[in-house]
Amino acid sequence: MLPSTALTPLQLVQSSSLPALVQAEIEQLILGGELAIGEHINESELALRFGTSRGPVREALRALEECRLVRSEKNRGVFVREVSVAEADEIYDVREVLDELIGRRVAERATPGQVLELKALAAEMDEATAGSDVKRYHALNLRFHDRVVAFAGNDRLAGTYRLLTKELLLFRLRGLQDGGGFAVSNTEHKAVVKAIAAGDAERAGRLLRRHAADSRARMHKAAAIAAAR
Amino acid sequence: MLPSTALTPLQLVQSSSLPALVQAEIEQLILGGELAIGEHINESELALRFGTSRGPVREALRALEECRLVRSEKNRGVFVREVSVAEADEIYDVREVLDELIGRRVAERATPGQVLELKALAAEMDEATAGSDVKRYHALNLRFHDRVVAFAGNDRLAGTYRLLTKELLLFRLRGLQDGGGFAVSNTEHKAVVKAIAAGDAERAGRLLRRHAADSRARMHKAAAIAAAR
DNA sequence: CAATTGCAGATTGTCGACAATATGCAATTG
DNA sequence: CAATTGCATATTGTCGACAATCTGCAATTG
Repeated sequence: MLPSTALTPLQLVQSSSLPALVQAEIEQLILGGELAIGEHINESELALRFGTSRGPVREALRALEECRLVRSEKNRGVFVREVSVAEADEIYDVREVLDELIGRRVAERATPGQVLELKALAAEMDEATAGSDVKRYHALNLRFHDRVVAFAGNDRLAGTYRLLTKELLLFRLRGLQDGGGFAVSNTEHKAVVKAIAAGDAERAGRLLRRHAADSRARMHKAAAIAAAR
Repeated sequence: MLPSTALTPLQLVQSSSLPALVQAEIEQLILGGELAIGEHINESELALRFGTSRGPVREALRALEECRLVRSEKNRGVFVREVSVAEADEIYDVREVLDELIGRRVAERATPGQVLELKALAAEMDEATAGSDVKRYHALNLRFHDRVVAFAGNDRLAGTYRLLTKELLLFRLRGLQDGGGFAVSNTEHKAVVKAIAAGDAERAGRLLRRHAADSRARMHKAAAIAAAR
């Protein structure tokens, strides 16, 4: 693991506020699928679960609402958001241009060590593909893109990208994504890493953008199948 | 005014939660400059001002933290964020590619009526320029870009763009922006509108992106002057 | 006299309680 | 018997209070 996640207990207590911790916890509950899409979120229940009062839970939910992971109806409570195909499509529109920028920047700035890390992740994804381990592949895929955007060296770009990615993850939880074909996806990853290693910004940007476009196409395909059913 | 902002009292009460109203109110306080950059925000004071308890205020502040308009320090409270030149630079990096996408989309989708509205805004900005009314120019400029992104017909794109714009607005409040030269800016606006009216997506995208780049350049110039002082 | 320590006031973090509202079920009525 | 009405319950929205923490100042000490 990376040292960035290793915090001493002291640092943890000093930095993290209770609402922030609760927020992260609820986010995991949603992204991990424990809280189902569209499901009503019971404040008291969560408060009880986390051993806090409802105050911190409400603050966390307000933050998550701003992240667009939940929606709130007055006097009815908050619900896990359901992202429609149309919305996912809009997000992909934005994500494509961000991915191009990310590809360019990371090709310009990535260190040899960072390139190595990306190569290792791509290799792991090959393993997961060989073993048909879809769950592991998805986790690695997320990590791959997260590392890439981190290496692009622009925090706001990374923040913007991650926000959209989380929303897409929410969409994916509806099950309309990837009717297989993730061997193709990793071929694309490796091509991207190659362009990055070569420092070819133009090419890395183009490839990463196309990768996003392909991902969008796969999403549409799966959605069409689901709609026909 | 537009009908979109006209809500019946019934709708207002049903839709808007107290924390959401307080959030909008605080946002205006910040963006309007009433709460100074870097200033500590007193929860009790705001609660008193709005006639609520501290709960809704805290929820609003948590949402504003997610918007990056405020930052929060544990046990010390929340402060109006101060955006550095480096951060503004990062934001511009993202904004440029978004502006290109916006230009393309709006050129593809804008109705004649929408084009007319943009032309009218550009004309008003010419008036403000002639009258050296900087404040009015800035307000119109904001509205112009807000309308453009609205006409692009992609809500997530609009949301992403507005988030970044607000953060830049926060930076601008530090006074390091525009050492004049906003006559140039409006010439660019008019060229953009022309491309949109012609339905030239390629050109509109390129021009809007360059407009953002020029804005960034003006920011750097002002920042350099301020740094030398 | 500089530096540290201790204290008073102010502010945040969290909680439990109460009022307002929504929800589901049973009773009623045509 | 279907539809509506009214009620009991659960949940949200908001509040005031209290404990924990920070801040600035004064007193103390070497």
